Amino acid sequence: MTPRPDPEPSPQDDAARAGWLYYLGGLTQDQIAAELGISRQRAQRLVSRAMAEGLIHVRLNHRIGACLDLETALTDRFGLTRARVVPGLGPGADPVRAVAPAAAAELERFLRMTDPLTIALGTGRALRGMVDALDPVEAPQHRLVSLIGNIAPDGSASFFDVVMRLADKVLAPHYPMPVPVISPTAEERAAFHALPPVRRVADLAATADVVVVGVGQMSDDAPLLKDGFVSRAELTEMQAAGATGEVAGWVFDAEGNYLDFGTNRRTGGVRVAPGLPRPSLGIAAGASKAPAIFGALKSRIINSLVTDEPTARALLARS
Amino acid sequence: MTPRPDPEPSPQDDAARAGWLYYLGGLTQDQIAAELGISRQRAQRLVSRAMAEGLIHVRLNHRIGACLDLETALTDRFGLTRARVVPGLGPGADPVRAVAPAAAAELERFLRMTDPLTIALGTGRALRGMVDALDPVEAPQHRLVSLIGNIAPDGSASFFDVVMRLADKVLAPHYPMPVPVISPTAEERAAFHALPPVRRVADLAATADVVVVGVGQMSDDAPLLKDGFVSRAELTEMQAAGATGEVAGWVFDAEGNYLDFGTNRRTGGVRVAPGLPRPSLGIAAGASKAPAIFGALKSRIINSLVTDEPTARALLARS
DNA sequence: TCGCTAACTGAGTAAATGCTCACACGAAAG
DNA sequence: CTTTCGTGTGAGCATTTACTCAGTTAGCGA
Repeated sequence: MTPRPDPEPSPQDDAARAGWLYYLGGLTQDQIAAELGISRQRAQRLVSRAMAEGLIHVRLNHRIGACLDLETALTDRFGLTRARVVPGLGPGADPVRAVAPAAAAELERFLRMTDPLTIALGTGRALRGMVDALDPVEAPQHRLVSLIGNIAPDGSASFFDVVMRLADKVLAPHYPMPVPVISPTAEERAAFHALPPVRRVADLAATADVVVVGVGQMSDDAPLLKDGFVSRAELTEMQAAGATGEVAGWVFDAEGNYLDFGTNRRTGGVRVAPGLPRPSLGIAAGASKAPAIFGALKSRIINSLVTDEPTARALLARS
Repeated sequence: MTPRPDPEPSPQDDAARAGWLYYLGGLTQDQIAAELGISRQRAQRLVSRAMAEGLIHVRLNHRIGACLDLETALTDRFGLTRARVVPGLGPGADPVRAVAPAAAAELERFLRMTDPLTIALGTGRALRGMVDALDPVEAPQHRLVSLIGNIAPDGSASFFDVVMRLADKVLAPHYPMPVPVISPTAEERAAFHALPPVRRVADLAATADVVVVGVGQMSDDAPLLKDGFVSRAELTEMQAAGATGEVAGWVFDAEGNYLDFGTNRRTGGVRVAPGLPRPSLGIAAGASKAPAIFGALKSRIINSLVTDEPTARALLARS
């Protein structure tokens, strides 16, 4: 705690300060430049950097009527515990950007609870976005457990740090699932799950108080394919068997029933049990995901949903 | 819950949607105009309105090193429970704009607690800004009680709706203090406090679990003078007697000791007792307030502080 | 010591924004 | 029925912002 005489601010400090003056103080970049004794261009760079690095958080504080209506309609149609619909960002934009802040707010509700919870999490871009959008909250009373294996076929772990990043942010203990996402054989999967440490994490995940997952589609742009967990051949085969969507790597059909087929015999993590009363929150938006989300809602793999306006409309149109 | 066929969005809905697209979606106003089928100027108006009406909340998510250092220094120097320092907004800017979001975040910490709390509040511009910056949180378990009377000499109540506005936002029961801010005579004050309903509110305020107050200076630009609670003559008289600052209308000297003099004999509300262990949070920033804040900290009328960078430096320079 | 790369800087410019103005519409008052 | 006032609308323009590009410097390896 040395009070440095010359604080020698880090570049991020500068960016934060510039962003503060710009977004909170409403100064122009010229004024900021004068204030900090730098050139206008430098000020502009700092401001844009503050935004790019997520130092500045923006939230909408108003429930748009149309979205409220959609939430009610979704809740009625699918018997949801909770639905959250945010406005779309227009065609072409990444829907994750839209739902991430709302998803973060939903997660915060659980994190703020004082009673300890076990929170089980999947992976995927949507959850990653959610964690990035989350304000740091200290919630060491909760336990964060991964639903999905953390051993990728190519060894890249970057995709699985959702639980870890979240744990970093909220200072909670976390339990990764030390198994391959999808094992080459059903036997190898069984061997992993016979190990006591794996059992313990799996039990924790299966009995979690709260589940938060993304929903993947099984069309030709399936995340499982893009991320290299299933081959093109496996995907085609499962599509033929009715594969429509996937939660935490477990594939289900248009009605939301898990297939007993293909990679589902070798998927390493814990299957999200359908129909349980505990909150099971799906974070998912995008036109191509609609059939998958529909299935997951129908069989109650998830009973709460954060999505965007166009996706909500597509889901309701499907009824 | 009628799902209207034509949602007929309210003007605020439109503003919220435009603001969402602009700040969260990163679209240009031209794109928003195209998306919503309106003119560019209209889009610009909606965006600026969304910001003006506080539909869009912006927060800085980075603790600037220099501010952290100042927080530590303040905590050490004054033995604070908690200190929060935000960067200044540059000379000439209203420091309330700077501290309001941070103050709101501090208040939120208490509001989020599940156990019921009694929260006592003062008034003033800083608290008003804090409430405006607060995200709506449902916290009906808490009780909000005013420390200060709500009867102004000129009858204008606009200044005293801090507790009411807050109660609106968080849906908590609130207890205004039905006495004059400052009575003309000590006898009238005593008469009010003899009334049982007043007693009850005063007891509640005196035993609150959390105190949140602004700090007023007693220099020539004293808020008490500007708002018409004390006359110029009274102010001069009290200045001569050492008056330096004021919390909830109760005047104290440079050491933070309450004066037994002047308006202090006729002030209607409840005095914040110094030195108690419960959190007593002061929200105050501005060069002219430094001596007042210093006094309040020194005698521990407040034991937590939200302020801005220049004020923090001024306080430390005074040691 | 000498390139070489990569990051950073500042100038200029195109784009986007916000501000002011004049006008149109509708409601309330005369 | 007319007038007047307030509110909202679109156009033009000054300001502000973001992007591109060329030049510079610092760090690094040969």
